[in-house]
Amino acid sequence: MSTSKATPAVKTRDAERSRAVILCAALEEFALFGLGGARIDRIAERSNLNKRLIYYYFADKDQLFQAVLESAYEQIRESEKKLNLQSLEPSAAVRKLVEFTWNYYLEHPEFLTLLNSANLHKARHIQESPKARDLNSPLIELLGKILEKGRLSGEFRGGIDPVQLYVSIAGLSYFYLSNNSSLSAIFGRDLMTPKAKSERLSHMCEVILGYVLRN
Amino acid sequence: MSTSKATPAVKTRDAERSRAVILCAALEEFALFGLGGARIDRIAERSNLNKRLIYYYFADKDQLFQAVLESAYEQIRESEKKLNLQSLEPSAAVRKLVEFTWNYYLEHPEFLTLLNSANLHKARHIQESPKARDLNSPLIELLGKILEKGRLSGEFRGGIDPVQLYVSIAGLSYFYLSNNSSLSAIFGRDLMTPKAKSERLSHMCEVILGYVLRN
DNA sequence: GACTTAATTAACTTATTGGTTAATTATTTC
DNA sequence: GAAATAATTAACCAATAAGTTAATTAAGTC
Repeated sequence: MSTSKATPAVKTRDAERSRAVILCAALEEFALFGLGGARIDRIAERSNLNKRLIYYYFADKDQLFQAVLESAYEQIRESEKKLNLQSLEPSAAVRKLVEFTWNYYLEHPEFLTLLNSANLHKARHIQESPKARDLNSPLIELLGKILEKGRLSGEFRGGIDPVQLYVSIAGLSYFYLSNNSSLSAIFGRDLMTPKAKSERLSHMCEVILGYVLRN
Repeated sequence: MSTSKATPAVKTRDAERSRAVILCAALEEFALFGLGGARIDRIAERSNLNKRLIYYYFADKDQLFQAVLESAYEQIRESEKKLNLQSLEPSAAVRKLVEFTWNYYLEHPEFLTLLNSANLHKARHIQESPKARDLNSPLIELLGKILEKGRLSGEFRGGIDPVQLYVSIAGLSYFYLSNNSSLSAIFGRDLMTPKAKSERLSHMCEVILGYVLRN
């Protein structure tokens, strides 16, 4: 009688679920306010769980942030795996990587702010996390193979460092999106309209392909 | 007798100097910890001035941050002015812009973290600052002229949006430097050695010039 | 050199914050 | 079904942080 069917009074307990809910809430909070601006109390509210549980599962704010970073890296690596670049022609593979990077950042803006926060702290949380550190992108190795294949077929120029290229591909999207608000304000031009976004993608493809292709 | 020559007991008062000292200390603090992580008390310590003066001259933390941003923008615009790109051949001008951007970010890492903080807050402080907003880079206009000149001489390809190009030039340096810690950790390779930095600059020049030149 | 104004200071306040204590309740085990 | 264990909670705490009050002192002004 005291407990209606609509609102079960007894909450089922599930450590894994709680941990995951906290991680998700923390991701939101850190992405929105950075590590320094994030509030543990707000993460508790966001997850509808008692604050104590955050410490129960993650020890402290820094370790929680570290766990969030690990999870974010895991996710992007997972998406990268699905790309299947090795099955494509070199130039198509490079183009696809540019498009993927752009779309991933566009769809996961929290990844950008999270990384900014991590870097503000000199990537201490990444260095201290063997998990994140060793989640070393296999993409670099793959990109190296693609560049080599393109070079052998005479399509690509030689002497391209895959790390440099990867950083450039990421940087072109990252800066545009991460700094979009300030760029839009300074240039007095909304850089997030569908048209602006489409023009950006075209531009980036031209820049990157213009560079790798032997012209 | 009570006041020795070595330590003057009476402090000379100077509003402008105090304001400037606070601004400088705040720049350091914000650059180091971000807006959320910065502490007003630490800014007071850093400037060796009473905390109250911060509120006396800048009203509150957000307005202080805004003033810091304005000053940072003023500085980079000032440096840009000295570039004198109009006197160079188009391709030399573009190369010089790439080099300038790289060196400026390298020598002013605080500018990068400051902008990251501003963007975490959706550039609210820039939008609310007519000063920063109207410090609209005249570089864009100049870059447009350079691109046009290069196109007319047949050296450059046509249809390049100066804003896109500027964002790309900035992004290539910005991402590499702003995210250097995480990139170095993930790739297991120090990206700040003299050799790495020099390779980065060469790479960026190749990418940008490879794009603008008609090949 | 009294008077006014502007710069500076010490001490304080109020709200918040990360983190903890210790009890409680659900779940599992035997 | 009782005992042990794991998940959850409410209440609490000490430290910190942004911002304020009100007094003090230096620097013009006449």
